[in-house]
Amino acid sequence: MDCSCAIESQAVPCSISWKRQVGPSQVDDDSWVEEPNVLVLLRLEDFVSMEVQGTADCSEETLRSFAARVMEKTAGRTLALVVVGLEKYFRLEFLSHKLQSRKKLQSVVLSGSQAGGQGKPRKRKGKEAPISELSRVEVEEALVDLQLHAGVQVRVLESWKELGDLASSFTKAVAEAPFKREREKKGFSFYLESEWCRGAKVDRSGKGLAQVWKRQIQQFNRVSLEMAGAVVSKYPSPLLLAQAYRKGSSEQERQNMLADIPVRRGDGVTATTRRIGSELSRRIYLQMTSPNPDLSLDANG
Amino acid sequence: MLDLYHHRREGWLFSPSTPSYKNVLPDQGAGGHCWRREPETVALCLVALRALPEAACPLPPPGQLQPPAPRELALGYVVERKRMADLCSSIIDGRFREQKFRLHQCGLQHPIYLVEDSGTIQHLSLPESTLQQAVINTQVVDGFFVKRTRDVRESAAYLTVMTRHLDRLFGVSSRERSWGEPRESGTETLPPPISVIPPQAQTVREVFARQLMQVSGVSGDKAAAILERYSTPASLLAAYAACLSPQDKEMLLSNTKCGKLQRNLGPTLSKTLAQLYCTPGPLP
DNA sequence: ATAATAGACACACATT
DNA sequence: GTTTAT
DNA sequence: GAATGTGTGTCTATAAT
Repeated sequence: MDCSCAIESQAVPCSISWKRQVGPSQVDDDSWVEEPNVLVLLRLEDFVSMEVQGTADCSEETLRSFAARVMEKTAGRTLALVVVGLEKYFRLEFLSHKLQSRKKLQSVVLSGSQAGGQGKPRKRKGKEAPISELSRVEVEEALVDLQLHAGVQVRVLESWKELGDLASSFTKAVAEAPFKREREKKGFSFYLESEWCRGAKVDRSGKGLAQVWKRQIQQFNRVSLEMAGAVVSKYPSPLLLAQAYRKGSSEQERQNMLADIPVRRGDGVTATTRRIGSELSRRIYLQMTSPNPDLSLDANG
Repeated sequence: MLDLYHHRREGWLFSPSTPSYKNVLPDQGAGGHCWRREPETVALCLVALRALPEAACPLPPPGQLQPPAPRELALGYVVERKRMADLCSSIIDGRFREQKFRLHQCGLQHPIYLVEDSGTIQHLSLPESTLQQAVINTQVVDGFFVKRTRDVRESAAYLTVMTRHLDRLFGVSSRERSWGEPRESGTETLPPPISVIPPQAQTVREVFARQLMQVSGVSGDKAAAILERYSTPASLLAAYAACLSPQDKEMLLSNTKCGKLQRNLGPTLSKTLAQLYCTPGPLP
């Protein structure tokens, strides 16, 4: 595959970004363009530290200021943060409370899973409730704060393998994104619209075209099965309908040509007439005869 | 079926006439925010709403059939809660893409995908890596804010925290402020009022494309390619009429360049379409 | 007299 | 004009 | 596109020197 990976010094430490060779043709031309995504690994110790700073209102770096700093360097690219080992941290901190040997365990987890971890004593205001519960809530607060103020998403992982998988998935997503976006821009939206039946199969001689013709009528808004059937029954092919329009003398006549076609209704009594109606008749007429592709069928006038 | 999309199509999205649904979180009282549950999204879909002040809410002109002005303001935050099992089924039957499309189409500025049961990713009818990729795509490709949650309780906690923060951000103090003006202490802006979005009108081009795609083998690219040359049924019929021989009709579209870079539509579909539009009598 | 064929390759469509 | 082999 | 697998049809090159 024509892609490569390089470890180089980044503007933001521990970050992954992507470049794509764009440009039509020039070979030597290093006209690489940065993809609008950045994945930043945040060391657990730093994350915890920032989260603490956010809780107590110190003037040191907070999660929000960190995000702001990163986004400043990445110039408006979408930022995603990753933190590894938070759950294990919670567990050990909870355990350390029960065993009264907190600092030692912390140092174990930090040096075991991160490079150069250092213990970080936490000061807490007030309560003595389970500290791990409170921490989870505080983290939740910090994440929501980050979401609302910076639009930054934080992915919490528990292993380095997960980080590898994430990098892989992320890379794939970033690579495919432009392709998919272009398809959304160009393609027709009704591809994925609620109830979309795909084309009716038609054999080599033309069987099935009647069904196609009926379903073509159904492509108009607010057309029921029975209405389409009624129209197709009266004009069993597009050409017959077009010829009928050509024979009509006045605009009014052509417009209302289908209006009085009877349509079978539900068994009960219906207030509305059991006809196609002039509105749908007009829409079908415009569709078949108008030279203007951008003409709005629903506009009244 | 009433859902976000259809509400929008009918032009009643976020209008006060939209029936009220059970709030998942209790109302915060006058001026507070609430998450309104939109109907019919099997997976929960919540919209952050705030009551509009009376002054900013002019009464609708009397005797009008038009939808009245909204009495509530959508804050632009919408949460689609999705359990892993639901996500799994949605992906399989194709609903997933549709839902994402509607969420992006509904016009709110901050769509949030709340993925629940992040731990129960296994033993479902889809591989774990597949689901992971799907969620990442939702985040990267669709640009939605993805929040992962272990269970309902975490989801509720998240929504609670979110509500509190929204209250602080868009509280009563900023009520008299004009829309879009930055707040004092941050870059936050109040969302513009989302009132009535009129249903998008069908055009001849759009209907024509849909009609072409009723025949098996004609896809979006193919239809677009045909539309490129004959953008209206009338022009296509005219082209067929201008053909001297039936053979010319059959081949009229055969060399139409499709999709990527200019692949022929081919004689097969060309013949089928010619039959469709040139058969003088009733169709088989 | 005239031309074909296999195979790669896409794409539309169907499944675990 | 319809049939044949590559 | 979730990922992968199935069948239609186009497309491209094809021998031997």
